[in-house]
Amino acid sequence: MSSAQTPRKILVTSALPYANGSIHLGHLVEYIQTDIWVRFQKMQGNTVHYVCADDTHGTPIMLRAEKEGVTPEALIEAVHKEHFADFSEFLVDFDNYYSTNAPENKALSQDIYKKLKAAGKIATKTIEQFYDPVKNMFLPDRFIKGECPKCHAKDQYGDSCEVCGATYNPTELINAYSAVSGAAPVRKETEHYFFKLSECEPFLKDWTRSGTLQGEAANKMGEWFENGLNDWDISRDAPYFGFEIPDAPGKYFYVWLDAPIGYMASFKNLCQAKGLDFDEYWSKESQTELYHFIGKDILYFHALFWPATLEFSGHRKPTQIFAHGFLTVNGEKMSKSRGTFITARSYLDHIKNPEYLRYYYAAKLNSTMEDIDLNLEDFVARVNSDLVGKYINIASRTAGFINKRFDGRLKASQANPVIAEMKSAAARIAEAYDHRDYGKALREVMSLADQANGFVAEAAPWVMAKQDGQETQLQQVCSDALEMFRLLTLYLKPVLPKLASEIELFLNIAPLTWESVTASLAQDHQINVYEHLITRVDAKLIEAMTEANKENLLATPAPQPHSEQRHAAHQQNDANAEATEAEYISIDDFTKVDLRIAKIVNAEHVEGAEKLLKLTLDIGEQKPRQVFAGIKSAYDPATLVGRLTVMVVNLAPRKMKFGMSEGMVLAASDERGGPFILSPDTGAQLGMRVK
RNA sequence: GGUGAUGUAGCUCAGCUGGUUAGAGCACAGGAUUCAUAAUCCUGGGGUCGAGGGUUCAAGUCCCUCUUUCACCA
Repeated sequence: MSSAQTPRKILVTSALPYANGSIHLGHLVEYIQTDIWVRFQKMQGNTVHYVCADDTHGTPIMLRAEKEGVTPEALIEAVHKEHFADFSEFLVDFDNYYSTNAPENKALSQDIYKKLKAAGKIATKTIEQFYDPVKNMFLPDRFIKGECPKCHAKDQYGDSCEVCGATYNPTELINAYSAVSGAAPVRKETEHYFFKLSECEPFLKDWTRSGTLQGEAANKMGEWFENGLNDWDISRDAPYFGFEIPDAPGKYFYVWLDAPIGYMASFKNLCQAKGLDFDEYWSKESQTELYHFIGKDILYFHALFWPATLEFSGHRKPTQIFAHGFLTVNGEKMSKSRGTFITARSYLDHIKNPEYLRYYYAAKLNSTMEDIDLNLEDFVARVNSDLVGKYINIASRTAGFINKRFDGRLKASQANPVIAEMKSAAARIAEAYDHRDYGKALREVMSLADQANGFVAEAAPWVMAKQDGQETQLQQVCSDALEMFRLLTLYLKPVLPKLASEIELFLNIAPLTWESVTASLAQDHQINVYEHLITRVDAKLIEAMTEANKENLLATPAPQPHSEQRHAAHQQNDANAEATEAEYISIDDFTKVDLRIAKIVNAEHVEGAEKLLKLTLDIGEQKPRQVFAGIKSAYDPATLVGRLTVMVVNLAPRKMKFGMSEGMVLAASDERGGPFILSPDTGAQLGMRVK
């Protein structure tokens, strides 16, 4: 990073949060990651615009607004306020935080669509979809439920079965019903608009290999290419909350079409406010840089649809896509029952200081797509020892002498080896920030803080303070320590912007930029009185926070939304979770399941199978049954032979990769362990019915 | 099920293209110190680097098999 370079012009985005839920700690990983990078680049003297917006369209928003008895516009406005307040308090400093439901976005979406159409990339196709005859609307896959065509599990979503993992079309569901009205949906033909992604394959293969993606992401792309690219369905029928497709009455853009265009719209809105040149950043010939920070869950949209959309509508492509992993809390998915599904607001209410979280995330973040873990005990220990014990302590233990003995006046530093070391670390730290390896940057900074404390301990200013004639040395040691503190503050400023600005006031200096590394606190410079800048995190606050977030286990048996879900395609999951109710089955339903005592007469490994064992089960039939069971992780086949267990006899046979499976053995498992197969009490004989 | 990642001290993590007795922070033990909101400094214990096999003069680092955890499958 040479400051002699011409300043770069950079446009940065974070993914658009869906306007259907609150910001939580999982979302914040991305916004904090992006914000740190943006602040760092700005400190370098580069011109950076950081834009984002709420993603506001789609069926879930429409239905939720209806349920709450408000218009979609009123709903998204309220959510926008909430989101913006949350981000602001976490010091995420957008240059513009806009909405996809905006005139700029409508114009851009329609314009891009027209250009794609002119480029021959739009096709129409009549497809058959489920239609809710009560609500008079087509139903997205996630709003249709029914019986899985493969395993016959009840109440499965229209796209995949959570019991057997099968994927299918909603039209294949048995006894389908609408999750909106409960009515039986009817099949209805409708014309849909498609973006011919399949034709973009040569371009995309080229683009994904041109250094635009992380290595892991490029691997993932390769996998998708292998499967072949299908055309992308970009239309939805009315009623739909979104933008109407030009010359196609009653047809609307699918939310994922206009969502990324929202990046452009937000920037366009910023251009109008600031007098910037939109085309300089988005025209095909643009010399500026464009970076999208996203979660790995939406890589597909940003690395395939989005560059293809830009390419064939005559725009520039992203310089790079930066994908990050998910957040886990205490090593597990965020969980409402454990109280680790923590909203941004709840964190602020309990812990107050957003910079603790910024620091902790930064300490964990690197440039890969690996998940990061928020270990709450580690969070307390790390924040307290690094920030309070090491870093702030340097000022806290030396400023008093300067204020009391020297009227706040400093001595200029003279060839202090620790200061020299700190200054020489600037390039390494800058490189780590630039590469999004914040963990590395902070390890470096904290090691420097250790050296600063070592310097103070060795010089022992408190000894000098008690001896006559040592005043000059005392003033020099404390001044040097504060110079070290200034440098550390500079290095931490992208992560801790608020604390840094308070320290600028304390040190009585101009806002620090990266160039300030070469400067120094001058001879006789006067600092202000030190007041404590940061307090330790009380572990009790963490406990109170998780307690407050705990929900009754029984209240929501539905699977928890993942930490990072933010977009329509995923959020539909959420919208439905609430509707899930405990349902009883009748005794007749139960007796449909034919459970029998089975003897395991043989068990063996299946070559090539990761989880399966092949079992041969005798239930007194002429020919024993062959069953594949996913219990390899817990059982050695040899120990199973001869045991009695329980099997489902009348489960539809299923053809698996390794052969037919003619039934299913029952086994217990959850996050605490398993699977554990069942054993009948002594006396049970093979073939006996279990009821 | 397929694919991509992942598994290094009690906890959270570094270990670049293979090269001397595997590192850090926190936690723990002992000592020093008292300027600092019990913070700081020094010393120490602690790891068969998921398991097994292989390549190599040499492997945490490459290859194979198994296994853990996570994600994706439009």
